[in-house]
Amino acid sequence: MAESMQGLHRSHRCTEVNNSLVGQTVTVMGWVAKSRNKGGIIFVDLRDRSGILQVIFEDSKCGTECFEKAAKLRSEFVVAIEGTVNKREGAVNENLATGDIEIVASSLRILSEAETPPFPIEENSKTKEELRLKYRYLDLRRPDLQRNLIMKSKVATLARQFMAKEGFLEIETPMLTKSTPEGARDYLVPSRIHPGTFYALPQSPQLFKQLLMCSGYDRYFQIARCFRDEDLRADRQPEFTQMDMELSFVDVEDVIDVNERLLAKLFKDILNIEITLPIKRMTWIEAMNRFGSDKPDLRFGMELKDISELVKECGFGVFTGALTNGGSVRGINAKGQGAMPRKKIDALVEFAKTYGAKGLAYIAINEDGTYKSSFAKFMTEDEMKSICEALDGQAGDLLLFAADKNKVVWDTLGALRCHLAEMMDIIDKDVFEFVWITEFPLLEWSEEQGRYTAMHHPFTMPMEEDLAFIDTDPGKVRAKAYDIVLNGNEIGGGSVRIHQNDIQEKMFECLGFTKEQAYERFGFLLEAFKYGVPPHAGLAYGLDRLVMIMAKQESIRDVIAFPKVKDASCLMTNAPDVVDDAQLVELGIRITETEEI
RNA sequence: GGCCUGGUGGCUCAGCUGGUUAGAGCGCCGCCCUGUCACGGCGGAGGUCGUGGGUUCGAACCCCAUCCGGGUCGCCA
Repeated sequence: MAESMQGLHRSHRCTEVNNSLVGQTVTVMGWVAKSRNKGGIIFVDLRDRSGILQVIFEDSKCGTECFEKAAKLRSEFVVAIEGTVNKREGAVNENLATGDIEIVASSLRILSEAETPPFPIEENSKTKEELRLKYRYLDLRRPDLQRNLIMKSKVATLARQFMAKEGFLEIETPMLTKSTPEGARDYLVPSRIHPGTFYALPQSPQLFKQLLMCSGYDRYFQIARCFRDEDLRADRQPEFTQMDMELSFVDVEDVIDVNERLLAKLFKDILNIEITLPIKRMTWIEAMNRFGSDKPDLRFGMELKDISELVKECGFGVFTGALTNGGSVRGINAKGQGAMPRKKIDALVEFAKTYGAKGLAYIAINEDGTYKSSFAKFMTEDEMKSICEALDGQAGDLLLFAADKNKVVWDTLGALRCHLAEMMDIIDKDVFEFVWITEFPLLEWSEEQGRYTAMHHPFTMPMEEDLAFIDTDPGKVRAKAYDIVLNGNEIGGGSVRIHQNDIQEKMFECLGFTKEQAYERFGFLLEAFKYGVPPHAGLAYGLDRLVMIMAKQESIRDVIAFPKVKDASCLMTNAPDVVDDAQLVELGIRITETEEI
């Protein structure tokens, strides 16, 4: 039977009760985490978002009626308890923040009874995520998830404070906006008033924040929900949160400066970690050449080495073939893995194939200096020796090589490098390695579309010194774009934007848009730029991803209160779901059966 | 869309090459216990082995299909 809390006022959260309150009367409320009934004395662990506090019930202290009620307590009952703070005699629990005290209850109210939950409410849950997501409101009671969400709240609060102090204004942008097919797939919302037309949910506030710069707001900041209708991953949800900013009258250095100080503050205040400023920087091409990735994990070495020069005249067709097709041959050295069994090497080859490589070549150097290799028979002794030297191959090492187009070689070895580092357990999980990646290519050739597409977005400023190639060799033009990378994750990215009409038109030309097409899609922005636009630049963080790393979680779902599963549905609410016919009629929408092709 | 992987009492798992009544720990329910905190003791309930079909004398196990999760490639300006 649920009781009222009328007349009671919670005086403390569980772990706010401490030594200095010994002897005082307090009122605590929360959930029963556990009760241990010893017959004549009942111990109850009371839980709230702050932690756990032990309460004891004794007949002589709280009266028979209260004691009998306490005997009925079960896990997850919601209770209000009045009592006296007592210093524990001898039996201190070192594992509890409140382990040296307890509440001697004088009264108990059961505010809500509870059925036995379908899975234990405990830290480090072993329960399948499927079940936890169905009962997400119970899962969210667990201390680890509570810590994650509390950390996210702290990040947001600190960021707001910091940005306000730096002169940023927090301004909202619309959730119902216009579809911009360039980029990710949009979530569409049908219009009732204009049947047959659709709003799109924003993929990011990109265009609106640029318009705010046109309007003179100077420094904008927003913690904005964004939507992308693409397949999910461990670090990707269809709706996610950006910490988004844009600044006027600035260049790359200004954006980097304010963001380095923001990151330093977040890590200092939340994790008590000092980030050494300035954060190191690496150009895109250096990152690709050394790490095979534009988001390199700098917590370990195992860098890529280009051996194209050494093998260009060798007898191994796989290598020379890649080179004649304009590709490269590169390798990495898995230190100390020379004794890896054939089966495991084969597994690495399979792994490589998922990145488009046709295979992997290897040299396993034995402890006695001899080696076994998949391609030695095509090489001279000198060639083998120089390859080993190029990769600093020592006795006991395993050298792995990919030969293909640069993109395939980078992707394969970049992924393999991280995969091996996990296998070899050489990553220090307590380290946070930041790096700025700069000078991205402006454009990327799309085989599928047969044209260049914007690597970042179509409003990204080319580097002045590369403007000369924009007609002759567009692929060579670098952009004033930058990503902030942490431990192999892209946690944010941005760019200086184009504010000159002629460059913007040139950019659209490169992307294969006619002036009409450009106006149809982005007309409001181009129009706005006619009326006086300041040079501007910005950056956006994936807040969920940032917090995921700060909280040392494996999945973005662990820092989002109500996440979607892999097929973008919600196991708790069952969204998306069918709607009433009446709703469809109002929207002028008819559902047709999808035909199998 | 492709590849990999999981689904057995409420939870986590075991279950051999197909063989008799499908097991364990935790949880749950009842009784006992005044210093427990992974409390303890005694007793008990609880499973159409994700679903549907097939092979077989016989299926948790083999085959086919399908549903529900997870990882990843493609995709994600």
